[in-house]
Amino acid sequence: MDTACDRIIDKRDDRRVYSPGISGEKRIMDFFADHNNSCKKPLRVDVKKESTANDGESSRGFTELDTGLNLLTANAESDKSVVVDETSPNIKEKISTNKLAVLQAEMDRMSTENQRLKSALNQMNNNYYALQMHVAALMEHRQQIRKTTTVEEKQMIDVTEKRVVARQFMDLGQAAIVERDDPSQSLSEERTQDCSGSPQTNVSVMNDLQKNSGDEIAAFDPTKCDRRDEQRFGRGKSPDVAEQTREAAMRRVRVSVRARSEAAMISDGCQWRKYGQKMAKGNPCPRAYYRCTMAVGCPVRKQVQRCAEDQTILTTTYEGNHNHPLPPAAMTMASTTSAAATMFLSGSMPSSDGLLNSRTLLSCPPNMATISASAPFPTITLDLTNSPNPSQFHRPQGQFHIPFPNIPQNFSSGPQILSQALYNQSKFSGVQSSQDIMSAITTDPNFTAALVAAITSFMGNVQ
DNA sequence: CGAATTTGACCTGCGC
DNA sequence: GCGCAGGTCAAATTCG
Repeated sequence: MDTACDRIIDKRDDRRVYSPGISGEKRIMDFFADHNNSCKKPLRVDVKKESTANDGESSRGFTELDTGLNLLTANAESDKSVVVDETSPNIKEKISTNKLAVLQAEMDRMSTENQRLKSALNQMNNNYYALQMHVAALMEHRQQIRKTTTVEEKQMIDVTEKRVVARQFMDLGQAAIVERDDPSQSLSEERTQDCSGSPQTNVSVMNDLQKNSGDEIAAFDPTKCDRRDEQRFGRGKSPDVAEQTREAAMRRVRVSVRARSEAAMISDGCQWRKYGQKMAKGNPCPRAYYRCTMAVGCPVRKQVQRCAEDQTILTTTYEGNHNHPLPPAAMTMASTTSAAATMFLSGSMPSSDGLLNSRTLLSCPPNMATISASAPFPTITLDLTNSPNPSQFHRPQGQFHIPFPNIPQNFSSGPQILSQALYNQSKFSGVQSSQDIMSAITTDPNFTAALVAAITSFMGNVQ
């Protein structure tokens, strides 16, 4: 591990400039460490004991810096190690220049350190938000379970929960592990629910299980689901089991980002490979299919399609979670989509009436996120187009909108602005009226602070 | 020549 | 059962 001292490198001629560290300890100023270079005049930083007639001064240990570059420090009063001959302007200038160089080096060092700390802080923030979202989702889930009034219902949800987990493991071909954990439950029962119908979230699976508890179970064809999952995640691959488990929980939720862009794709920091293109019904623009290629077996896919009504609007739909570390540039979009998906899952826990809470939420003004629970795949749409006339675009009923501040046109990157907003929004997923939501959001200091930080970050990214 | 893209074929789910 | 639409695969093609 390098020390703060080692990091301070004057790139010009690779001359190391050592300066006092944060702790205040004294360092050596060695401007020309490369003494072998005969072309350079060795810069000596000799500390000479001043032997003047003034013994009093000498006894105080005053010294003179001989750098060999005619560099002089500027402030003799603050630098007690230098004897300033008031009558010699040359020496005074030397000292002044030398001091300037020291300060310059110190500034450079501080600047570098500042950048490094900023970078570390950003990384920590991202990690913090991601963790917050996971914790919030888990807490919400637990609270929903605790709200259950009867023991029977609790038991039913416990069983349901196990089945959901079991289903995830089954999806991963880990049936044996689950059977060992909960051998009393038939895993095929859960799989039948999902395989027989349209794609659905685990939440809706839970709802169905609750509604259909005790129902007759249709014949289960394991080859169907296995085949489909195999097709979805690639054949012959064996990605990390834990990552796949997490993916199984989130994969059915999609996050769609609408943004104005002339480019074929909005830049989200990830590397994508196109694997297909289709003409979708009702849109003259083809839909392109991409998969993440930053890591082998990464399950994240996205669809890119231009809006039929306004072809300057690009709709990018993300599905799945990355199973690999992301570069800072990609963290923004990844955390946004993750936040949105988490928001949906945490906000869509089974309510007392058995419906998804998101279905009961009402409409709000434009420049917003939209949740559509009625789509084949639950989709959260983040509308960043700031359309002057949003009514011209189709907006399905029964959606919940999150208002965002004005976002510049031609948005191409920087959805971090949404990440924290979505997280905060997830806290209010149980609120039943849009007015309540609006009030809750606007009075939440954390939300405001996060929004300000996000806007600042975002504005810095806009070219 | 390897990587990326294109494109037709294939699979699956759903509605009729 | 059939047709349609969405999604994916993989061979062919293009690109750097």
